[in-house]
Amino acid sequence: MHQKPPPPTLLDVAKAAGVSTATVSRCLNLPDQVAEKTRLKVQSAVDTLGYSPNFGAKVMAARRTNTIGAIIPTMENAIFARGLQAFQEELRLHGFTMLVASTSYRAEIEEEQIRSLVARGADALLLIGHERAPEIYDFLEAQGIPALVTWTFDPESKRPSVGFDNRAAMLEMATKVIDLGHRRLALISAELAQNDRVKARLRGLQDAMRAAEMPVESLQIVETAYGIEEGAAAFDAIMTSDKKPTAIFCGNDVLAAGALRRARELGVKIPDDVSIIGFDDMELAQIVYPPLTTVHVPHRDMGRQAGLALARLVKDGVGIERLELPTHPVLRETLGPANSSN
Amino acid sequence: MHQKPPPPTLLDVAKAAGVSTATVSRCLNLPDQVAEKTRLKVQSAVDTLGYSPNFGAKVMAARRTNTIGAIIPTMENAIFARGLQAFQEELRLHGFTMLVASTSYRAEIEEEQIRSLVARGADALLLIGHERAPEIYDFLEAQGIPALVTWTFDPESKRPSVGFDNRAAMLEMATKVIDLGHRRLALISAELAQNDRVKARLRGLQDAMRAAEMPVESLQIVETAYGIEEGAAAFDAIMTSDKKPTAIFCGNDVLAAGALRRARELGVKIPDDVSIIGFDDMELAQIVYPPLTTVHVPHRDMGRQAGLALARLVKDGVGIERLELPTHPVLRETLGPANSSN
DNA sequence: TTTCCAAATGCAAGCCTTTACATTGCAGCT
DNA sequence: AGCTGCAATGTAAAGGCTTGCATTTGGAAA
Repeated sequence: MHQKPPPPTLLDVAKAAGVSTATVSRCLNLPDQVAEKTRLKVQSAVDTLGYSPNFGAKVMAARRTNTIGAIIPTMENAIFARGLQAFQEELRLHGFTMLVASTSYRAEIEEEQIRSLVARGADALLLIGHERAPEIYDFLEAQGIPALVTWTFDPESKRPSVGFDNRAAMLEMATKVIDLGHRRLALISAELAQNDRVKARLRGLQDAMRAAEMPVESLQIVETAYGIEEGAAAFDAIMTSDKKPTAIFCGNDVLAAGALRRARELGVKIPDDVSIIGFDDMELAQIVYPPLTTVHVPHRDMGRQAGLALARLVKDGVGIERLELPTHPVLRETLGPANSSN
Repeated sequence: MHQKPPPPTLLDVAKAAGVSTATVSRCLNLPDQVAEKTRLKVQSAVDTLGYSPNFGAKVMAARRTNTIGAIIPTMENAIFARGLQAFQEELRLHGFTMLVASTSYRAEIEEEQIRSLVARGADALLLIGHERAPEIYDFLEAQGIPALVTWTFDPESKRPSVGFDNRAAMLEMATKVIDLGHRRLALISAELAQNDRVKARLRGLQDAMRAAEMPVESLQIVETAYGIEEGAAAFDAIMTSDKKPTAIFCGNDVLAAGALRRARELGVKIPDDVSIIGFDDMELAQIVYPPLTTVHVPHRDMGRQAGLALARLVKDGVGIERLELPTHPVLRETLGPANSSN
């Protein structure tokens, strides 16, 4: 068993084809700058040698990686997965590869991951939400790495962003709920710290209450980590409190699914005894029983648009226009009129 | 507005610290080969300059990227996401980054993605399932890229693999079901083509039938694409056939969730009228109603073990031992005794 | 003090492409 | 035939890091 031969280089191809390395390089990257005849010659040399360009050398010489990083809180659930899948598919169309990292919803890990992706040569970054230490934005600025904020669209921010207005979305849904007569409201919220999306949803809910001249303090808030179990536990906490709500908003569909499960276990009738409202409209929302009333978010579209924007930015230097995507309430069966008898 | 200064290089750091570039490099990569005092000096130079190594140069010089590619059918659902998250967390512990690509369950896209990840310098690859064109394995061999097969463990294969025995897992579950008196069985299967896991599950089911001296041909099979809707449609097809089964196996929990939903819509009682059995034990299984009887698969553990194996292989050249992980049936409420009256 | 050795550090080659710039060749003019 | 201009191709530098090998250093042993 003897030494395996090193993989062929550009130079090997050039020799085999009887041209210079520059020509080979152009054949591969800018094919229409080279004569048909030459290209064929080179192509066949590439094929017979089984040449594949060396990534490192290419990156170093070209000063870019054609890689775009995405940093999301978690891969474990469909909320981000669906949008990310679309993001990747779009990037692929433009010749980019996606590099993903996840933070487990922790700011310090996010910072580390951002640095790591930059160190790995990401040409640009996709981030979830606006809220993070200003030094991080400074760092990206200094490194010249553009970043696109998604999953949120804050009308007041100037940062490039493709997302939706969490506050307005929740306001719209909450208004519908209040119109059904609900006056005692609760919110099972994901953790508010470091999460502008969650905060915006809370604010939207409060906006709706104010508009209906309800006391904002009357909103019962349970803040909890993300997860089915957590949603169930929060539901427990709310239903054992002395002032039971007639409608429970949930920060996302997963928490709502947990609440729904616990309701069933406790024999609480949904929506007769209490209404439950989710957020995201994941596939999950139509699997639970009763089917979940929730806010539809165009995840796939958001991912695609984000991919397109970033690809254009990196390739053509086209600035990113801020883009707001629409959401809408989806009324299914967990929302009913307020039951004032309980 | 003037030209932005180019980012500092190793040389800049070396000058600032009054040492050679070799020393700086070692400080960063092999810290215990350099004297404490020197390291501190270098460290502070790195900090004040805000130095960050150039990825391309590093890759080129070191001849590896510390990147491991993972190619999965889809990111959109938790089946792969959970294992992948664990895989990534483990890799991160060892200083590797994960590069993901998805294939939408299509062999030709898988091949393309494999080539693409290799071109991007992946040091190793994680693949799902054994079944793929031999040329792909040849290609990886030729490029010297090790590949680890997961999500399956075929006792007869010699390839490095960390997974579970789909056939044995299904056999075990099916035996339990048959023991409950079920004799008319159906299977809602994901597409069999190019998917050894799905085939193995079918075989396991057939094994159990043979062991119970049931005619294997009596198994009603509906093959369908992956998805909730597809599961629902398959359930329809089965329940409108003339010989209704008493138990329906599903190739995975997502199909089972779809079947369950349709059952509810049709007023079919689960498990009184018919039992439904899933596979995977995703979170979903406990959200649906009734909670789903399914085969538990240690996704997280599998991801972690795969990450560990690959990290060790690339870093220390330690060969991968084949590793079989245990699965077990989880009996929840969608499985009951056979109802022979229908 | 001298000698020796291991640890620490330095030197410089090499990694493989891209690309600015220079050169060549050729067709179409005059 | 002699130019001109452009397309095609070639030349060679640059890009920033790692690492094998050579050299220095400093302390322990003699």
